[in-house]
Amino acid sequence: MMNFQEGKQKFIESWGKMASDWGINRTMAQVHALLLIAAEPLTADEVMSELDISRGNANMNIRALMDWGLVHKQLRTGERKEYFYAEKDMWVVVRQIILNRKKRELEPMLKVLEEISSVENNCPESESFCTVVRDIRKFSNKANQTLDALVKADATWLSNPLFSLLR
Amino acid sequence: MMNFQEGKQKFIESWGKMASDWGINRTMAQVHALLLIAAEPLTADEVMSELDISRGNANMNIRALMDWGLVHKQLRTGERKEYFYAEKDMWVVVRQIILNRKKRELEPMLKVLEEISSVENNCPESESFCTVVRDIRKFSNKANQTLDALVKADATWLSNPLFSLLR
DNA sequence: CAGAATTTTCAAATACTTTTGAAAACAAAA
DNA sequence: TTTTGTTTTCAAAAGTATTTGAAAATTCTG
Repeated sequence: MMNFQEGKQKFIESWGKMASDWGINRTMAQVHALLLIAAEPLTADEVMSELDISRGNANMNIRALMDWGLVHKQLRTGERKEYFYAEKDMWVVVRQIILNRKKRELEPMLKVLEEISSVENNCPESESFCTVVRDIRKFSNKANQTLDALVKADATWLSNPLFSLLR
Repeated sequence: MMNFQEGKQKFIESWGKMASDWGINRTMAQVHALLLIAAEPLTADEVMSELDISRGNANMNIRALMDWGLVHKQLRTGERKEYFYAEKDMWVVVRQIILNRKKRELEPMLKVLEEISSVENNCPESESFCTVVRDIRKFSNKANQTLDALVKADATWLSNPLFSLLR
């Protein structure tokens, strides 16, 4: 049986690794991991010392996580320090991530695809171009719709019989 | 109506942008975009001059795309040069990408989650840890299964009535 | 086999991203 | 208002990733 500290380190490290594979700042993901598994909200100083990072870095990444809607601030009466805690409902976490990435990445791409789907088609090169663009557009629109559906769906999605049917 | 060269530039640029948001080398995605829309297979020299990149860079990224199974080599009898073309069936492209990322990223994460789900649980801290790890594990396993299903499904998936039901 | 065409490699250069830490800004308390 | 604790900012430093280009390896041809 693994001990708690070891498990915690592994989790933080591996969450960070996965995130950086997906184009997300590694430290941001490590802060997220730390707050996810914390029993209580943590202060910036606790994040700094647990992850051994600077104040500026901690502040910046906590802020980014709040922008993503994955972490929230808790103010305690009679205390000056700010406490931070992560949203722990995995369904909400995934939904937030999908929403953010969809908006920042998929939607701009869709816009470009729409623009360029009006390319004049009058030679073999443009023929090939137009076919591919049309296909990608069809696919991306479908993906977009499916993501919208996922986001609207509620947490019971995980056990949605429709999904087992897909198997 | 947009002209072809302009559309082509926009497409390559925006495909590269999107890829780099997702942790994929921008140039690799641009080479992919270029080959996707090409009417005919291209040589390394053509890729170099179209994208204005060095020989080493072109070679390296073409190779990576072949490793991903997104680009193939064509040898022409009587010619020394190698020609490269991209898989254009979007369903196959997406399938390849899912397969690769699943194997390189999701699966290692699942392995870590399994390891750390044996953490001894005997204090409030470990309680919180175990709960989150259990939830993430449940979720990732479901995602893994769903991706397996997607990969096994055939191209008609796009118009699968099950997916419209999700809306 | 030698020579020519082509691809591959990789150390060094460049470009890009993240982190630091000290100073500035801010906010509560005295 | 002044002091003190806390958060924010941001220029410079450190760290990563990508790109170059010339040399080495490979492969075809005569």
